[in-house]
Amino acid sequence: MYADVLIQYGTKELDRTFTYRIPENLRDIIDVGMKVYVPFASNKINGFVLKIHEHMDEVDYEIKDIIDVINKDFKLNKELLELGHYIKEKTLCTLISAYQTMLPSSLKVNNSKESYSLIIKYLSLACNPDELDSKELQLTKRQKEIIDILKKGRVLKKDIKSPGPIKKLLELNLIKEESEMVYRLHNEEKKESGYTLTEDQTRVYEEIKEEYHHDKTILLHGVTGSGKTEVYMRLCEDMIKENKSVIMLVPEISLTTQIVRRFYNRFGDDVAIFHSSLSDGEKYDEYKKIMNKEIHIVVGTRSAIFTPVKDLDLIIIDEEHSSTYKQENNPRYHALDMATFRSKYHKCPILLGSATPSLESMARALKGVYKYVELKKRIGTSTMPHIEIIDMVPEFKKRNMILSDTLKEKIMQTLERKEQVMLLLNRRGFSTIVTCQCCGFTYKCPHCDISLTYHKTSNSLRCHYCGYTVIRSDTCPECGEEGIRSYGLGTEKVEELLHELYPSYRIQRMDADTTSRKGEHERIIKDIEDEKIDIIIGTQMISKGLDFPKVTLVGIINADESLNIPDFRSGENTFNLLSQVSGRAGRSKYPGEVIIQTFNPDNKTLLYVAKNDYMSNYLYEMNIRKLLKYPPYYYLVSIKVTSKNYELASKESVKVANYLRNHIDISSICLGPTTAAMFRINNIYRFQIIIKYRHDDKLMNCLKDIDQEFLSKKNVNIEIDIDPLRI
DNA sequence: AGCACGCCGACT
DNA sequence: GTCGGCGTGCTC
Repeated sequence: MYADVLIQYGTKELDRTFTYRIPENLRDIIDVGMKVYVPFASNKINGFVLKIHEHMDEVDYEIKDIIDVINKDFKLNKELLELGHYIKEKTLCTLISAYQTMLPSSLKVNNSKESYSLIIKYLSLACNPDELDSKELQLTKRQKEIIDILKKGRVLKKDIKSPGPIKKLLELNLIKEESEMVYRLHNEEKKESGYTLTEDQTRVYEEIKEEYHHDKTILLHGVTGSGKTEVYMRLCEDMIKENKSVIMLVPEISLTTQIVRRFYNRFGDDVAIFHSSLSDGEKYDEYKKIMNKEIHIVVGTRSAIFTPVKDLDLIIIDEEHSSTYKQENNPRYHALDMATFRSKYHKCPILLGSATPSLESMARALKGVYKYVELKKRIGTSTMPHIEIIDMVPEFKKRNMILSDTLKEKIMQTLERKEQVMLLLNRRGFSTIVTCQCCGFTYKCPHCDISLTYHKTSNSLRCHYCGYTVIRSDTCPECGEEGIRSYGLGTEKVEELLHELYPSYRIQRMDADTTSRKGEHERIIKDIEDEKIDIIIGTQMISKGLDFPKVTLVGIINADESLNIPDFRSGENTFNLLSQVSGRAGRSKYPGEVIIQTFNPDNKTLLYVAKNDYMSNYLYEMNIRKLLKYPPYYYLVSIKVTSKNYELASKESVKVANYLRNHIDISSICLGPTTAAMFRINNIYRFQIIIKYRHDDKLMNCLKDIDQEFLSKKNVNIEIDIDPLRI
């Protein structure tokens, strides 16, 4: 018997199987999808068995034997094996890297550890306590003590810190050792009882229910605070009743702790959670529970779409417009594509939920490709917040660089009412630029073409792309004058100002700095809930999924930052971000208010945010996309040619562009090569080619050919991103 | 990917 | 004469 094995090396040259003989002793165990250990050149490495066959034709090379099976408890099932091929086809990655991204690290093929199961060892008496007395006489003091402890029942081995005496007693057969496999995570088995849906929620639930057991995609468009989570939970209850499973994707677990907690409270140990801050062991355990069908609901980030749940009957993608669903490195897959594959495989619906659906999804919904369901109203008596736009131009003249008079006043009023304030500072504003006032010198990275970012804590300037660091000095390295000044806003700076203005109130920053330590994020959320904090200043991370009833004022300090990003999605992203943040205000009985500060008070996107008018913004953006031939009217492919050698990168990118122009469909558009947005990163030059197309049967094969062609080229690389989110 | 093989420069 | 640089090519 022979096995075709896909080996662990992820290079394109090795993206095929090698045939091995299956030795007698493994014939009964081995199966397609299993992880095996094989000789390869002068090495011994791992691989996956993709095919098993009885015979094979004569070959002029020696066939080697499989050495062993790595983990008898795990194999890629038929669905995942097929899904791997689909990922390869969709993203032009190697098959092995497709399988690697599907698996938690403990099961990845290059991980040789056999199993991550946590074994707990217990000690107990090996015989009847009555018989012991006679034998006990010969024992030492400590040995007798241990026997006495065990007379009361079994005890964890690690709790008796006497390895010597334990060993002796085990040898004498007076005590015995038992092992038990335990899962590292335990959810409390507290289950909240059901909850009645509002009339609106019930209608939506019924509409979704119609699609059970169909591979239909449903777009649930529900304004912030309309109770989408309750609908999700109601659907999950149905699934559990039918003994079916659900995968629910969320953009980022740490940003959605409140949703996760609600799922835990409702479904207890029927939920498995998948996210990056779990240890490898914890992930392995959660994975095992899923394989054993001990749970019905998987909640997790992007990669949770690959969990091998059995009887999958519903896939929920919450905050469907989020860019986190697309992986930014290879394989550049989109979770929605993966969901579509699984939905067809299992004949089950996909539910996309959002307050601000992506243009793509909305367009499909309007065309009838997706079923469209809507929650227009907030739950209960809560209404949408009132939104006001403040022109910052006159404010700047009044020396109000950070907070306008209106916002200052509203903050004071809110604090006096003993309610909470949330201020959003865009991540972009974080990057403080350091300039010399005398000669205009700015610090730039010598390896990359970008300005360095100031880090106050270490008084240093750092490159966000390559990590290059210099210490900031007051003396300008260019002209020698003491003219170095910092510009731009950081959350730290806003915090300082707020302390000055509202000295008696409690202020908390919430950004990557203050939440980097484990558990810190949760602590801050808890503090806000317990009203131990009056003002929260944060970056985008405060925009999603948070529900604090006492937050009634939301201030957006610099709305322009995200508008000014040079990307065709910046308008859409700004609308989403600002709508999401605004949605944090006034979620319960207290009415909410939002202040947007901008230098472009006439900007259409901001006006639509203020009017809470998703549809007008949709039509406005769609019109731009149509004119400029961007998604969803056209599909995009981004090709980057990179090299340390400028000439080579330039020459090769021209060749690629010419090849494409000659081979792709006449209706497709090939732009470039141009220097990429980040032209030089870490001394590697980057040229970009963009393809826009609607229907092109030749394109995929062209891309494959180009990709193949670059295998044999030296000192120059190619990166192909199909359906890029940014260009 | 990782290693053997191989063909040229500075050493005990 | 030989150690070792890393360019090239192969792996069931």
